[in-house]
Amino acid sequence: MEAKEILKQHITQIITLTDEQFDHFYAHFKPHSFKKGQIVISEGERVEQEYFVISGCLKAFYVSDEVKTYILQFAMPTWWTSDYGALYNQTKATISIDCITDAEVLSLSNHDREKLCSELHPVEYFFRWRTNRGYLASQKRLLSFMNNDTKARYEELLSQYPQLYNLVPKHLIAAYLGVSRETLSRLYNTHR
Amino acid sequence: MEAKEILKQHITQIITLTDEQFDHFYAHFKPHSFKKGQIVISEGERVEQEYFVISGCLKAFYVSDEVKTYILQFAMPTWWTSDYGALYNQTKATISIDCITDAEVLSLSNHDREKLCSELHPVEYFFRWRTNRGYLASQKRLLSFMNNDTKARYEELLSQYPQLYNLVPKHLIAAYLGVSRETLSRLYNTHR
DNA sequence: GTGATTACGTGATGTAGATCACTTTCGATA
DNA sequence: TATCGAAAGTGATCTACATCACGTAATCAC
Repeated sequence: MEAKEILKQHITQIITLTDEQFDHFYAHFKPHSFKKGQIVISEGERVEQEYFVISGCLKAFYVSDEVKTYILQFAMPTWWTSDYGALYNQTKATISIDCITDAEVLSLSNHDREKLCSELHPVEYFFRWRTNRGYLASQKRLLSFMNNDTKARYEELLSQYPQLYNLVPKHLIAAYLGVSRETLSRLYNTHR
Repeated sequence: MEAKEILKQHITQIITLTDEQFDHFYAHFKPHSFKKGQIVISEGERVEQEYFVISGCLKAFYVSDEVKTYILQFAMPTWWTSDYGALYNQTKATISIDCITDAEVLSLSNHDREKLCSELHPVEYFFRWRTNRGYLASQKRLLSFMNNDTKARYEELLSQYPQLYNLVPKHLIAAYLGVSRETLSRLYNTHR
């Protein structure tokens, strides 16, 4: 399916737009093809765009003390990703984003999102809905962090995204779970 | 200051409404006075309202296995709180909310929020902004959880909300940090 | 194909924090 | 003011996970 069609399906699950409205909306997106390993946003730089994933898998991650990497999000098709803190507050990125696999994405600038939100009330509704969804997911993950041990969180992650197991190297899954790669390795080898 | 005035100031930091528009907006809120210890939302029940805090302090918490309590949010004046998962999805509450101190709040029903959002475009913008802010805060807390040890998170919390130290019992601060009360106690007694 | 880089497994050891058990202090109410 | 329940401090012990160190397999680069 085409990028335009994928975005349209995604949007119209939530709001209704006429064909002209959607064309106008879509005109603000720019398609990009990224190669595996390519950097989309890098820490310390300006952030002007957010990204809607058409195909492939990206990761949004934070690097502390230039050493430890924590993955905030694996961005799969129909997911949105960016450093939203930097994007909204017009500050330098503290989060980096790169491609785990080759990927097709659509970019939308902060300016254009706000413009579209004020032009088309349903679009504003859509983005409110989307942000709310992200908020709830983040809160759920926070709770899981406090409440569950590593093994439970690992199984939770894989049951939600079974593709990840073959798609991304194990040390990245460890970085998402917030444990060392050694601990994760022992988890599924020791524990049967 | 009056509740209406506090809400107005809060809202108009983000959006502009005429006096009539704000009056219309405000007409959907209902004032409540709660006593210390009083329950606002309890797990397992329907959730119809969200709450805007005028004075006092509430806590939103999750109880796992009827035993361990994890605090998701201390809701201070001008903060919004509810079980948003249950509120948006019309499901039973998994999160409870009660009052740490006597409190004045304004309630707004899910239905009325959505009505106001569709009637007044700026109100939709406001709630998108607010949700976005919550999302960023939640993400920041998640990162802090993965990256910092308990002592650092404790100091981070107190530097952000110094009032909490005298306002809420220590075991609740421990429940927010996700550690046992014993560990928290040793933290500031052993470590100077 | 060869060498280098990256992924992954696994043992040994150290440590932050949980848990249990008990004591002390505080604050509300009779 | 005395009493009782909740909050808070503290010691002993246990455990999940980090860290370090090393080895092997897989993948990439030329």
